[in-house]
Amino acid sequence: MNLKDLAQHLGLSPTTVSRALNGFPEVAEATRVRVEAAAREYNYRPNTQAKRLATGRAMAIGHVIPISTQHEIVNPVFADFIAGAGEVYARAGYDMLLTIVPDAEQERAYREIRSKGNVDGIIVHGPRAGDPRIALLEDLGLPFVVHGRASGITRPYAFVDVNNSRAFERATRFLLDLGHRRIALVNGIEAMDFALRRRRGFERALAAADLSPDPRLMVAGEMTEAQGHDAARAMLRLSAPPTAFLTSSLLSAMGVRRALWEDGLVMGRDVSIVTHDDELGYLRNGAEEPIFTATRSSVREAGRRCATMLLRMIESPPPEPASELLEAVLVVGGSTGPAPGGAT
Amino acid sequence: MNLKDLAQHLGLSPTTVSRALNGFPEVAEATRVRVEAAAREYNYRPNTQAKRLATGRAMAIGHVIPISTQHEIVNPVFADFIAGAGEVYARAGYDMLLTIVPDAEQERAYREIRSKGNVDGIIVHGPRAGDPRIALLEDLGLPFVVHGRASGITRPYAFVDVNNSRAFERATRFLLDLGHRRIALVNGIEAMDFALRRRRGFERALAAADLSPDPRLMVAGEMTEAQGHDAARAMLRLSAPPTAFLTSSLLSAMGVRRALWEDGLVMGRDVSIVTHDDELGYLRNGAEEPIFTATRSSVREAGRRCATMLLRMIESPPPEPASELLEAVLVVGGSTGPAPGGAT
DNA sequence: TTTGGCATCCAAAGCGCTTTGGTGGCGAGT
DNA sequence: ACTCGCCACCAAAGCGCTTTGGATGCCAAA
Repeated sequence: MNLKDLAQHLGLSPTTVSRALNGFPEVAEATRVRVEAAAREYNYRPNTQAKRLATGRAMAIGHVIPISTQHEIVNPVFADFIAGAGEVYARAGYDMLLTIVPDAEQERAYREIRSKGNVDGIIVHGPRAGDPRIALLEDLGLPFVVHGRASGITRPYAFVDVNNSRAFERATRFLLDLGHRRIALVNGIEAMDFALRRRRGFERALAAADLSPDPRLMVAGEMTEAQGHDAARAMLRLSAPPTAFLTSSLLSAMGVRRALWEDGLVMGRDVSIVTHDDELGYLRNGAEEPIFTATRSSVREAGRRCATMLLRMIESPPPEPASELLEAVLVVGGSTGPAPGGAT
Repeated sequence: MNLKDLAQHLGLSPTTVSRALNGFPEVAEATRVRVEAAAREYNYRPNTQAKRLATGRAMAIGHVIPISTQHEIVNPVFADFIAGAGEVYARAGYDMLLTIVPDAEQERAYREIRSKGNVDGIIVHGPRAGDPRIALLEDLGLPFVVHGRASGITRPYAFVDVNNSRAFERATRFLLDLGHRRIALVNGIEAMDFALRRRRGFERALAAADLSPDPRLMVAGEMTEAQGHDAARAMLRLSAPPTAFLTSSLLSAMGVRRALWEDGLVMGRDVSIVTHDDELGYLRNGAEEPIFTATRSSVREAGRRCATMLLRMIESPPPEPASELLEAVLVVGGSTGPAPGGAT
C-alpha cells in the first residue's frame, strides 16, 4: 500500500493525502480525519527511502565507533550510551546507523558517510586529544555532537561530557582528606581525552596538597579487571606501597580489590579504593548502598543528552555550538576509610 | 556531484555512467575506465536514498535489541556481537540499523520496520523459549537470522547458536569427573533460551551420574558480579554447601570468586568454578593462560556468522533456512581442582 | 452583479538513481 | 552493394514521496 493507492481508495490526490498525513493546514479537518482513518485501516506506512529522497533528510543519526587494531577492545560503555541515545531517536522517529570502523579508516568512513548522505548527523565517540575528526566533520558540514571532548581543539564544537577532571580532583581530595598520601591512579589509555582529564584532575588535587605525583603509582591502560589487578599487585610490592587507589572503571576497581585480597589486605581499612562509575546496566556498583566509593555519572544519560542535542541542532542549526558538562557525584561506599597509621 | 552532473562532464548519458559504475557488460572497457577515473576525481558517491528507492533494496540490516522494563539491563554481549556483525556489513557495503525497543513494543516495531522498508533483513537478539517474533517475521516475509534459538518452535528458521546444552553438560561432567557432587548452577534468566539450554545440559550431566539437581543450588538471574557473589555467599552457608560452581558469565564467576575469598576459601582448591566465557573484548578470561576454567565461544564470531548467513539469505534466498551450531571449547584454568575430601 | 479572498484540492515536476526498450553505426557475410 | 548482427550508447519511464504553483468553488464585500 503506497501513497498513490491510498489516495485512489480515498478518491483524493496524492498531494492531499500527503498533506493530510503530514499535518499541513490547507486540508479540511474532515478530510484529514478520513485520510488518517484510511491510513490506519490499510496499515499504510510511507516508504522511508522515498521520503528521504524527496525531503533530502535521512531521518537517521550515525554513530561511528572506532575499533582499534592495537587494542582490540570494544568499549563496554557503548552499549549503554547507545541505549540512551536510542530512546531519544525512537521517540523522534529517527533511525540509528552504526558503523564500526578501524581507527585508520576513520576519515574515509566519515567522508563516505557524508557523501552517501544517509544520516543527518553524527555522534563522535571516544575523542582523543586534538582529535582530527572534529575539524573534518566541521569541514564536511555535517552536524555532530562529541561524546566527550578533545583537549587542544580551541574552536567551539558541540559536546556532552562529564567533568572528568573535576570528578577526579574531587575524588583525590576526598582521599587526601582521609589522610592518604600515597594514592595510585589506575587510568584508562591516556590517548583518550577523558583519561587525560582524569589524570589532570588527580594531579591538580595532589598539587593543591603540595604533593607531586609519583610515576610508579600511575598506570594507564585498558580498563579491565586484569589491569586493575596487575597494577595493584605490582604497586603493593613497592617499598612504599599506596594506601589508596583511584581507578577509572568499576572493572579495574574490582581487579584492585582482588589484588588486595590476595595480599590479605582489607579494602576500606588497609587500602582504600575510589572508582569512576558509569552506571552501566550490567555493572552496577551495588544495589542501594554503593560497594565502592565512586564518582558516578550515567553514561546512558549522556547518550540521551547527546542525542537530544544533536536532534535539536538538526531541526534548527544554532549560531553557536552548544555544550553540556555533566557533573559526576561522589557517592561514598565501603571501599574507603582513613589512611592507616597516619599520614606519611 | 550527482550522476547527471558526472555524465554531463563526461559527455555521456546517465545510463551509461550508471552501467559503467555498476559493472554492466554493455559498456566499452575504455569508457568504463574513463568513467571510473572521473568518478574518483570528482569524488562521486551515488546517493544512497536514490539508489535504494530505485533498486528497492535498502542495503541495510536491522538489529532490534529488546530492552526489558523489568530488568533494565543492556546485555553486555551486544557490543561484541555488533562489532562482529559490523565487520561483515562494512565489507559487503551494508549499513547497520539499530533499534532499541522495549519488550512490550516488539511486535509493533517489527511491523513498522517491515512497512517502512528500510532494512533488507533482521537479526533477532535474545530469543526466548517459544519466541513469538519468529512466527511474526516469517509472517512478514522479512529475512532474518536468530542469534540463539527458541525452544518449542518446530518450524525451521535460520539461526546461529552456541551448543549451550552440550557446553554445560561437558562442563558439569568435567566437575563430576573431578569428584564434585554438590555443584551449583548460577544461571542467566531462564526465560532466555540460552539459559534454559544451559540448565538442561547441566541436569543431563547430573542425571547421567545418577544425581538429581538440588534446587537450593540453582539460581537464575541477571548475570552480574553481584549475582554471583550473593548466590555463592548464600549457598556457602547451606548445611551442605557446594564444592563447585558453574556460572553463565565471567562477571558472575568473579562474584563467586569474591564470595569464596570472603569465606577464606581458595578457588580451585576448596571450591571450583567453571564459567561460560563469551570472549568479550573488555572482559577477558586471562591473557594466555585462562584464569577460570571455562566453556569458551566468541560472541563476536557469532556476530560475524549471523551477518554472513543473513547476507547470503538476502542475496539468494535458500529453499531451506540454514543454521549453524557452534561448539564451545572447554579451556582449563586455575579455578578447578579435585573435590576436597572425596565424593559425598 | 461583479470582484476578491479564502479554503480546498489537484497536476505535475522534481529528488537521484536504475532499467527497459530502444537507436545508430560498423564490420562481416554473401 | 546490401543485409544482418552486434557493440556501444541513449531517452525516458519508473521507484514513492514532497512541494510548487495553480485551479476550483464558495461566500462576503462592494
